[in-house]
Amino acid sequence: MKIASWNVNSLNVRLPHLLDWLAQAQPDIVALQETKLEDAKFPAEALAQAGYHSVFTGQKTYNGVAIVSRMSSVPEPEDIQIGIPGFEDPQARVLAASYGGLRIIDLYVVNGQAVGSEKYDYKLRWLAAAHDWIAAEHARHPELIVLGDFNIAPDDRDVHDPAIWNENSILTSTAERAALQGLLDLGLVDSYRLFEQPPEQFSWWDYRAAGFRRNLGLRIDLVLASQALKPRISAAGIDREPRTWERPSDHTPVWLELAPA
DNA sequence: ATGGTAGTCTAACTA
Repeated sequence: MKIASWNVNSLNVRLPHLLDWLAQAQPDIVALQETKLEDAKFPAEALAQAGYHSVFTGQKTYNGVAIVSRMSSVPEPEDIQIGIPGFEDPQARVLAASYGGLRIIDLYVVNGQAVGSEKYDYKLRWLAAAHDWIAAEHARHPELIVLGDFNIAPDDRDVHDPAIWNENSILTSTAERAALQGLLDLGLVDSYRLFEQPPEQFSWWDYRAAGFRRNLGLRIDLVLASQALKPRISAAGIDREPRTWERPSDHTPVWLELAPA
């Protein structure tokens, strides 16, 4: 069972890429971020024709998350949760659903803009709320996957230049990394690091300054899995190919492979 | 060179 995450940066623009990638990679479940679509405009029919069921929560212009699941191999989603319970948030960043016994939590973590900014403060408050909710979700659902655009690079191996992306930089600051560690301390593992990986592999490259061509990237898209699932994870990686396509998202898909129970 | 590009929407924001 292949489970993936992809920040598509406008599903309206990227639907052809998503459909191509679904056909090529044959994932069972894909968590999407930055759909930038109101629910009424979500392309559920096109995805259904491709064999994928959709759950989604979006808004105009910004944010928006969705989970698509292959109808031929995955049960219908149940127990759908939109947003973090008890955390007032006008931004559509969180979606959870259960597929059989498997709980999936799709996160589009706040970017934070700059350390010390108002948006940074919102990012840290958002992460604290997410932490407490995910703790409760984990207790209810031992088979848990938390994936998405975390907007945090876990450590120096996950940035092209640790001198630039340091303890005072957005996406790598001490408080952000501590918040990510807090999520891992709930009993989640960064699936990518369970396996030997080539160096300098990233999931996001800035559109500016030819970031992709020069591989000036960060690994900020993560697939975290609970301890109960860990023995079943047979592979994990980053599929950088969609980032080479014409008019790409600035992110590329990340994935893990889960063996049957 | 304190920039650059992309998406949404046509000004200015978010990333």
